[in-house]
This record gives sequence, structure tokens and C-alpha cells, in this order.
Amino acid sequence: MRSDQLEERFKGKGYRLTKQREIILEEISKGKTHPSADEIYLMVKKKIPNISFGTVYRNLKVLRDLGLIRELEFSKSFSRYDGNTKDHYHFTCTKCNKIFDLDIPVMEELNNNLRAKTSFQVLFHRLEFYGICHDCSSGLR
Amino acid sequence: MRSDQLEERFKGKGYRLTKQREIILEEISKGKTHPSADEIYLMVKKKIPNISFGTVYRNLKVLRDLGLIRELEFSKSFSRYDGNTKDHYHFTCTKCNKIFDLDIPVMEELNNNLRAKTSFQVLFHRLEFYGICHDCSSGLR
DNA sequence: AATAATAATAGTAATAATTACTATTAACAA
DNA sequence: TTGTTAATAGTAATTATTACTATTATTATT
Repeated sequence: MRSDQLEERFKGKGYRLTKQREIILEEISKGKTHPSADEIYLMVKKKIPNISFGTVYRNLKVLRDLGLIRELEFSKSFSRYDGNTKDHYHFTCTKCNKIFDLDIPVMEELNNNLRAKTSFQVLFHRLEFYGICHDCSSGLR
Repeated sequence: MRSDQLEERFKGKGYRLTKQREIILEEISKGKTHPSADEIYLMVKKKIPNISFGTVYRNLKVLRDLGLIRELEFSKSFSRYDGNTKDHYHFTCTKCNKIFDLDIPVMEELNNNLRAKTSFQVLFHRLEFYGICHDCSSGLR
């Protein structure tokens, strides 16, 4: 993306284009890795030695908001527990944060398809749907 | 599950069946909700007022290990960032924790299928594959 | 049933990722 | 160039989870 286009993108949403933001975006975009906030902080620190963690986190949110990067919420934290131990998918309502079990078959073929295309040992997959649940979209909640 | 079967299940893996474990399992299994560790702590606290957070967390891991409950790692924390903003899937190596972009088409039909079966407003889905990457399974890493 | 060995517990402190706060600095519209 | 205000650096606070430790409870063995 050209620098003036980038600037427009920022101003369009009322953000300012700062050196910090430019370099954070640059560092994330240049590789094929999927760095953590911590790793991004370290990479950027080489170019802006006194940058702070707060600035990195704040700007990751800004860049995500602008659609310039994607945030993948993997995780170790914030688990939910399910008494249903048979393999199944979930739907999460982004409004009320309720999680619903889905009664659709688990697609083992997705793993097979990926095995056929790659050299990965595919063990399992996680499929999570997101949207608005019935109660929330009908104004009941 | 009968109580004696449950006990066998625990002993089989060298765990003891304690009141705390029984009640934690009971509370998770009785509803269709997907409680957080915090919520479980509060539910169990009604029956064992002086239970501690540590006990809940420790036993959630034990119950998961026994296959009696499932842990869904949703999350707010531990994000990874991706410079590739076009919709795509990932493969995560559970050995080296590397994340790979997958070059397989995004299946919009999964959302349509779910829309057809439920009254949810399905907005998007996340599909993550897990397993062992080529380098790790060939002993290179 | 009594005992010995040790796993599990309660209570508390520590950790790790992220977010909030605040005085200072920098971007940019006029 | 200047005034307005968003963004920054630095630090403290927050939140979910884990670690630590003295005490208690469970189970195997007598």
C-alpha cells in the first residue's frame, strides 16, 4: 500500500499516522510468521528503542480496526467448560456471549482434505461459528 | 455415569475421587451452559463454601484429562497477529506452536448450512486445524 | 479398624498478558 | 506558526491462571 493511501486510511477513521504505527504495521506485514504482541514489541523496539508495551497493544487494536492486520485469538486463557464431551461445534453470540452447542455432524473429511494437500499430521480441528443469537436479534435481550 | 464407574475412572489414572471433584463435575454436567472457571467456582462454592480457586482450576484439568469435561479455549488473551488480512484458515503445530497459513478456500457454505438449520444470524466462522507440522514429525525439530 | 504414605486441599502469593492512567510530546487543521 | 487534541512513554493496575506450602483427607496395607 502506498504511503499516501495509508495516511488516508488512518484519517478516514480519525486516526493519526504515527511513526510507531507505521513501523508496527511494517514488522507484522513483512514476514509469514504470526507474531505475538510480545514478539512485535521486541521487533519494533529495535527501530524505536523506547517504545512501550502500551503503545504496541493500543496500536494493534487500531490496525485491526482499520483492517490492516488480523488478530487471531488463540489462547491459553479464558476457558469455558463443557459437560458434553462428544466432539461438536459451537455458535457464540457476539452480543450476549452465550455459547450454544450445535447439532451438526463433525466433518472428519475436513481433516482428510487437508492431509491430502499438505504434509501436516492433522489431528483435529476446531470450528467455531459467530453471530447473533435468536434472542438478541429479535430484541428480546 | 454410576458412582463406582466414576471411581474406577479416577483410580485408573491414579487420581482420587474427592467430594470437590464430584461436585465440580456435577455442576458442569447438569446444565447446557458453558461456564467459565469463575462461574464454576461460584456454583461449587454454594455446596462447599470454603473451596478455593486453586482447587477448581486443578480439578478442571483433572476432569479434562479424564475426558469427563471439555475445555474450550475461547479467549481474550494471548493473541497472535497476522499481516494477511484476507480470510483464511490456519494450521497450528502442537509441538513447536508454529502457525501456518492454509491455502485452502474459505467455505462460505458452512455459514449458509448453519443458517438453514438454525435461527442464528451467522456472521462468520473460525476454523483452526491442529496437529504436527512436517519438520516436527520428521524429527528435524 | 488402625496406621502409614501420599495425594488433595485451602489459602495465599506469584505470574503473565493485557489494559488503564497520566504527564509530556507530536500530528495536523486552521 | 500555532492551538487543539490525539498519541506516546512509563508505570501501575487488572484479570485469568498457576505455584507454593502447611494441613487434611483418601487409600493401601497391616
